[in-house]
Amino acid sequence: MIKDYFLNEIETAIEKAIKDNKLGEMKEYKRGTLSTERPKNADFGDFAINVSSLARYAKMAPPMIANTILEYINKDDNEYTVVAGFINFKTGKKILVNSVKEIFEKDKNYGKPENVKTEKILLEYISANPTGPFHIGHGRWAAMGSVLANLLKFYGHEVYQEFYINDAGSQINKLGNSLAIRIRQELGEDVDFPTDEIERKNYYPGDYLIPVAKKYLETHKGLPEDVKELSDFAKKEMEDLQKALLDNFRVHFDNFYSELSLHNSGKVEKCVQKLKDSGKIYQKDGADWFKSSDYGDDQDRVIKKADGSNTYLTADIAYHIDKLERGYDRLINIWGADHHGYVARVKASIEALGYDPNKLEVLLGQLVNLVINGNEVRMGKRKNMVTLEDLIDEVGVDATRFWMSMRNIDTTLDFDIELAKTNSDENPVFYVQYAHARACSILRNATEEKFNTETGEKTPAPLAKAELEELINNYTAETILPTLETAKKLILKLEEYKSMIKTSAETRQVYTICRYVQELAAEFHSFYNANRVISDDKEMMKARLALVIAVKKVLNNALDLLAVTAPERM
RNA sequence: GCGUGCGUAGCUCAGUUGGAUAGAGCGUUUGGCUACGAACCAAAAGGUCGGGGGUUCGAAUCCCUCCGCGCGUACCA
Repeated sequence: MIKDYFLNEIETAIEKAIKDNKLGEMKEYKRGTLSTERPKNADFGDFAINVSSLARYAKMAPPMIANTILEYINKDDNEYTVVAGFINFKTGKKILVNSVKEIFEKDKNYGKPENVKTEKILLEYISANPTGPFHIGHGRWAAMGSVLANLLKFYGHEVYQEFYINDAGSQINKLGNSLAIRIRQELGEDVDFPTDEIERKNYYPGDYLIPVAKKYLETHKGLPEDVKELSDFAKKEMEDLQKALLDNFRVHFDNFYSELSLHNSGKVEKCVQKLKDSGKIYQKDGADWFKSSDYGDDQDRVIKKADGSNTYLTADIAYHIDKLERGYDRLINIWGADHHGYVARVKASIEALGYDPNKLEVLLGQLVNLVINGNEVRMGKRKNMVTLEDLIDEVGVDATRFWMSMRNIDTTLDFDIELAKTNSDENPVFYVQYAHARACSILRNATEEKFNTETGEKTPAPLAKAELEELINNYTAETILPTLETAKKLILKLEEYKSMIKTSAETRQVYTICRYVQELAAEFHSFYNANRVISDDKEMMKARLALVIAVKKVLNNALDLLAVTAPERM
């Protein structure tokens, strides 16, 4: 990476200067003290390092320090200038030319970080109840989770994606009872869900169980004796529905882990026993409490209710222990911000059971607001519910994935349906895809002969297909020299892909990919408008075609991570 | 109340471990197609970085305090 190269040059120079006693009272330099930044004003250079912070050690004025350091640098064909305490760097031809070459050489692997520590990661996300269709909020975790998985894999980690099915507990009975009412309605009975608000909360009155009731009656005559049969039937239907939607949304899990199986395997009981053995359980008001406050939680938590049943937390503890026992270096969970209180208690349980709580990394995502006609529609529980499926039908998979991934996980996402639907410059997805389609179009035109419909004349293709193949397969660094000056900003943006991938993966912030891809598209559109690619000057044409190809490759790689399509035409 | 996240241009948001004149997109205004896709580009206007203190050479960024908004604060899942 250019910025790392630059930083290394500076740091090496500092070490040499110190050896020669040229940096005043400075006797040692610790690498990593300085860092590169992007100059606010591009006239200064491509990168800059501020050495002012060394002034207090060296007891020298910052400009003096900067100039001294410069004397120890092998500048090659790069340009270094000093302004106040800043050392500015302008990238020379050699580096620029080689960074394009790298794109051709590495191709699909361009941007994969080298010499980084990789881990075995279990990424858990969505983990919805199988009691209904996904709502719009699940879409955010689905998109972000799958992009993060792609990104972490590309980074070099081993990633296992898991969906925890909350298929135990009281909500499953509710589901069965709700289906019973729908079935009776299908059978012509005059029944309905309770209108009393509190009573109604024991049911799922959504329309989505109507087709399930119809389907049930295709193979059954009437209501079963045990409502559990209905619960199981509905649960299976909901799971199938969810899985089909995930598939369509390009989200692919390695495993769906059933909470019920956790109970049945005895792992939950075993966990509770272990907690008891460790003396971290006490009784109060007829319930068993876990002393989580000993591990940083703000209060203790019930682990077994007075009626003898487990809480949700109990199973979740067992689940996390199970994940750790499966041998992962790191557990990453994506949870909605409404679950943030859970982090402390789960970590507490992990620690109480003798595991390292730092292995668990919880990414808390703020929630999603739907914006329709400029008005926010609150995603309250079970009302105004817009399903993810409806949203995807409305705006498409590409736009939904992009919009759900494009914001920092810490900010509430406003999903503007109208905007996401437009095929215009207001829609970033379109802007980026258009750049890719445009690159493809140029490449097509470069090797196609033209036919003038009025004169009937044919003009030969500007470039033979074989020549284009040769350009791609035997790419030489010098190819882009003719257009180097006009393409510098574009090349630097292409080069930035590498550092973007690294920080995006390390900070788990996938929105940076969305931002990058918009920036790259902008640079490309700008380049396109300022430089004609297909022309009579063959060397110039090849140089610019090479850049078009490079842009196409990088856009492709980035869109692959987002699992958004890169269209050849639009 | 406590915990947590947010507050930056009219709107939606960036701002990479504290650094040069706080940046994009949309919207507004102006200009650019008889040339590779104008679904694009170029340019302008637009800011007390929620308010007030503090830390230091230097703060949107760190600390304190106040204000506003979201989320959580169950023997629900």
